[in-house]
Parts: sequence; structure tokens; C-alpha cells
Amino acid sequence: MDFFEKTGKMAIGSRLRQLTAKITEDAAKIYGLYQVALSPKWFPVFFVLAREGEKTVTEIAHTIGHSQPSVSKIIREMTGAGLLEQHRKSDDKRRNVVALTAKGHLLNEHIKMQYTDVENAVEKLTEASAHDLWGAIAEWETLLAQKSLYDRVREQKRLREKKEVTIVPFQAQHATAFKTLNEAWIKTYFQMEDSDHRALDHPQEYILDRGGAILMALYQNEVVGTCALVKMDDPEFDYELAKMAVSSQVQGNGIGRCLAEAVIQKARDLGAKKIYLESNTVLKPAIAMYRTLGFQKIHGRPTPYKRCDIQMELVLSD
Amino acid sequence: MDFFEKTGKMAIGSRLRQLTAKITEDAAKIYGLYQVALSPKWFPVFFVLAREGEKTVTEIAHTIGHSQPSVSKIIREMTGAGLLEQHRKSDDKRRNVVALTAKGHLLNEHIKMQYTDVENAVEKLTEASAHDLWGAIAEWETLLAQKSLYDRVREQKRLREKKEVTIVPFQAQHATAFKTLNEAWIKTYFQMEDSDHRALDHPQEYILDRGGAILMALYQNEVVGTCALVKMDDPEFDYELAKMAVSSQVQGNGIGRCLAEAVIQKARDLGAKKIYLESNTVLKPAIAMYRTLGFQKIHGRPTPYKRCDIQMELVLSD
DNA sequence: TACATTTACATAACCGGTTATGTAAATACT
DNA sequence: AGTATTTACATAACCGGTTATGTAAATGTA
Repeated sequence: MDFFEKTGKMAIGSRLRQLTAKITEDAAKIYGLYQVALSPKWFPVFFVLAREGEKTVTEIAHTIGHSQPSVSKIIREMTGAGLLEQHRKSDDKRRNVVALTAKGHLLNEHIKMQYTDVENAVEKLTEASAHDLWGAIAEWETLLAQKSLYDRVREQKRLREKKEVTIVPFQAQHATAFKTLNEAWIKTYFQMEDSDHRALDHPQEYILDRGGAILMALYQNEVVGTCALVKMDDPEFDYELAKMAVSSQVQGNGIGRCLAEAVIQKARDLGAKKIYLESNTVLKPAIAMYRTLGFQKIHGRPTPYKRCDIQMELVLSD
Repeated sequence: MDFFEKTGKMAIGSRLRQLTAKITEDAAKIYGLYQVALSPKWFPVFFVLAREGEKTVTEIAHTIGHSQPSVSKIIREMTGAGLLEQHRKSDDKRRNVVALTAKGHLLNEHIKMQYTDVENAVEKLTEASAHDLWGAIAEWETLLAQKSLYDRVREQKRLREKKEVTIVPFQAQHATAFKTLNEAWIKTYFQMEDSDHRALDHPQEYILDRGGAILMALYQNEVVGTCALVKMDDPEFDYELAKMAVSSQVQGNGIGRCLAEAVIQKARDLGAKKIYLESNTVLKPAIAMYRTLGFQKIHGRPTPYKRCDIQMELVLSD
């Protein structure tokens, strides 16, 4: 199909489905050619029973990679065709033990020539090809089992976006974004507190003028994240990492990490030895990120925030 | 799936379906990742309209390789989602002309990053593979368009069976097979006539003792076909090719041809110059085979058979 | 031992496609 | 011009799978 060369890999699912449809359509005709009274969709069940003798419904489903209801349905049909017999004679009365009937075994003899002919036909097709479809499918199965297509695409997305994200210092025109980005997550999980209003409404006075810093993450000319470094009046800690916020639309793409890394670097530049932060354990991805950045849990610091139920520190070794 | 290594290529359809299912499942999640309000199954329609502007339902179906009702359904859904608009304003009032709405075009901009990420992810997957799935699919599409899987399997079947078929001279123990094989096709298409009974009940007297010959085709120790060479009392023709019969279970695999070739050779050995035959035009595969063997239509010979509506001759040039 | 949970299976409803069929408009054929 | 055929599309019913759900038996636990 020329069409799929235009769409590119986005439509690989559709393309596969069409090839599958074409092949299964022919499969039905091939069974007819051998006068084998077997619906192609029965084949996996038939095969596994011919090979391994009696089995329960769930066992079959597991072996052939179908859902259990699918196997139930197939077994009902095949029993109707006289190929299978079911019994619940085992000590576990729930188990439906299925096996080929004499007719089924006869069919198994009859079908063997078909195996070799199909095998040979596909073999010849592969010889005539530069690419090995059967081998490629097997390889994709393995690779996708290791890491799903979803994960692979997300990885690409992160890589691309990381390149496109720029971190810039706070400017007056960022004031609204700084506030709305933070308000968004605070209101989702908690409630706005007095300290929030102070810092978000007056970043200049409450953060910058006191010797702190605010960084903004830009992506495609839009502000998508922010993070502040707040000067602390404390003998132990120099700065607090605070007001970290990333737009929900681009969360999970490493932008938070970019911001955190930039803020930590800023703290280093300012000569800090230790950074403090407060958070809440419901924000699991954030806590996990802080941990991978080297932050360690600490206890017992006073805090103005009700939502704070975890405190962490990062020792800056230079 | 280890299972498919056991089944072999017989289950290539099932294997493809499972891979397809896994990929389309991930595809849906990927759209979610980009917050693109597009069902994966809409993609081919969306793509073609984004690329080529307005189109009718049938045109779209043809381009993307779906059935027309499938496209109708997708368009109804996409219109409901506000992505498409339909109108019947053209001079042909039957045509439903479909195009993207403004919202649809917006989505098209939004989705472009997804294209490149998916493309890159699949690209990386291919780099990590020894086999190229995308290339293999394209190749199979081409090869199967040239000759279907069904035809390829049938070819293998013929090759194998031809090897396994042996042609032997008639012996007394073949009498029943000789009769039943012929009765089968005669009764299917016509009725038994007096001449049939004579020849089938007494092959020794009516065919062999008069200087004719009968050959039997054996396949897996069973008689699956027969063909007779009947001595004619005629100044022009030496022999008649008659009583050609092949078991319906193995028809279409070249066994008839084997028999005919052997009978012709037998006629040569007996010093014949011309072979005659009678048949009926409803037996199309047989007539076609006779023609490819060199038989030519002739007219006006007397015949004892009611079912005879075509007469042919083969001139044996040695 | 009684009750909650898990397991094995069947059934129902859905999903993304298909083929079959119906209908109205356009076209071809006397 | 009137009628038969073809075309464009919609709708219905089916197909081979799925997930969701119900039920009875087996198992775990207080």
C-alpha cells in the first residue's frame, strides 16, 4: 500500500491489521483446499490440544495467548463440531478439562500435509524477500516485551522536549505565569495558604529582593514551568527550593528535573552549601525526582505550611 | 511468543493479529500522552483529509484501503467530535464531501510532534533489530499482490502431491475403484448411461481385451484417479481417451494431467497417430486441460453418449 | 466452623473492522 | 421520454477478538 509510505510509522497498527486481514482471509481458503473442517481461528486451540493432550480452559488461554472467554467460545464451537469433548471429572469441579475426540485426532493426521505445504510456501516467500517477516515479528515481540512502544515514544518525546526547553531567569512579564502555574497544582491537591499568596503575588519583594532567584521553563515560546530558590534566615540552610510547578500538559517529560537542576546550579553559584525543601508525600513523582537528585529526608524543621508532611535536604559537595 | 515457534507458519495470521493488538493498544495510550483527542482508528481518515483537502466517502475508503461503510462510520464519529464537516453541495447530490473543520486543522498542527516522535521511536526499534518489520510488511504486501498466499500454498501442495503420485497399469483389484471414481463424477453432473455400465462393470472385456489400456493414479496407497485408452474401430482414430476420473478430494492438483500424459505416452507406445475424446462443456477444468495438452475441437463424429457435447482430437507427431 | 477471598469458567456487551442490503440520485439504453 | 442499471452512501448484521460481570467451587482466615 502506497498510502502507508505517506503516513509513515504512525499508521503501523493499521498497516499490520490490513496485512493480517489479507492473510487470515487466505487462511480460510487454504483450509478449504485441504477439505479440513477447521475454522482458522480454532487452530491455536486445536494445535495445543493435539500436541499436549487434555488441558483446562484457562491453561489453553494462557498457552495460546488468548483471553479466557475467547477460548471458552472456541471450545463451545469445536465441541459442537464434534472435535472436542469436555468433562469436569477432576476433583476440582470448577475445572473444565478439554481434549480432542477421535474425530479430532483423525483431523490432526489429515492436517499434517497442510502444515508442511504452508511452511514451504512461507519459506519460499521469505527466500524471495530481502526482509524476513517472521523473524521481524519475533524480534518485535521480544523488544516490545522489554520496553513497550508507548515507553519508547515517550522517551523520544522527552528527548525532543528537553532540547526545546529553555530555562530563563524570572522577568516582570512572567508574574502571571508564575502565579497560575503554582495555583494550579496547589488547588488540585491542597488549598492556598497565606504564605502562598504572599510569595505568588509579590515574587519581587518576597523572593528576589531578599536574595533569592526564580527560574522559568520555556517551551515553544510558552512558560510551562517554574521553580524558585528562596533565601532562608537559618544558620544551617542557605536556600529553600520552593514553588516548583510544571504545567500538567507537559508533565512527565523531565521539565521539572531541568528546572530543579538549574536551581541547584544557581544555588551553587551563590555559594550555598545545603538546600532545603518542603513537600507532601501525595506528590509522588516530585518526591521521587528529589530523591534521584540527591535530596535526603530530614525531620523536625518548623514550617508555615499546613500541607508540608515531608522535609528534605541536599548537601552540595563541590 | 514461544507458542508460535512451535506452531510454525500455520499460525502466522494469529501471530500477526496478536502483535497488531499489542501495538494498537499502545497507540491509544500514545494519543493520550499527547493529549490529542483522536481515536487511533480515525487516523487514516484524518491524515488523508489533512493532506489532500476535501474528499468524498468512497474516495477516502479507496485511498486508505478500508471498506466504504467503515469510512462512513468513522466520519460520523469524527463529525460528532467536531473535527469534520460534511456537505452535499456538489452537482452530484449523492456525493458526501468531507473536509476538516478549523478544529481539525488545529489538531493537525498539534499532532505533528507526535508524528516525529513515533517515527523516531520506530526508527530506533528498527536499528535495534536484525530484521526490518516495516520493510518486511511492505515486501509481503507486494509479493502477496503478485501471487496470493493461497496460490502459493496450492503450488506447494501440487508439487508435493505430484511427487507422491504414481501411475500404474490396471489390475483386477482396481476394478471397484475404477467404477466408483467414474460413477462419482458422472452422477454429479449427468446420469449413468448403458455404455457406462458396460465399460465400468467389465473393463477387462470391453477395454483391455480389445487392445486398450487403463491406468490408475495412486496417492498414499490409495487409488485417487483413473484414465482409459479405448481401442477404436475407426479408419481415422486409433484410440479414444475415456473414463478419466479424479477423486474430488485431490482435484485441482495436476493428477488428471499426470494421468492424461501417461495415457498419451501409452498411445504413442502402441503406435497411435491420433487420439480422440468426448466430453461435456460443463466440465471446464477438464476441457481446459485437454486444450493445454494439445487437443483440438472437432465436429460431427457419431457418439453413443447423450452427455457428449464436445469432441476433440490430438494428433501425435513423433 | 463460618465467612471472606480467590479461582475457573460462562455469559454479556463492546470494539474495530467486515459483508449484505436498502435507498435515492445519476447515467445508460431503448 | 421512460425504464433499467449503476453509483454513492447509510444502515444493519456479523466476525473474531476483547473487557466486564456473574456464579459456583475451592481456599484462606478469624
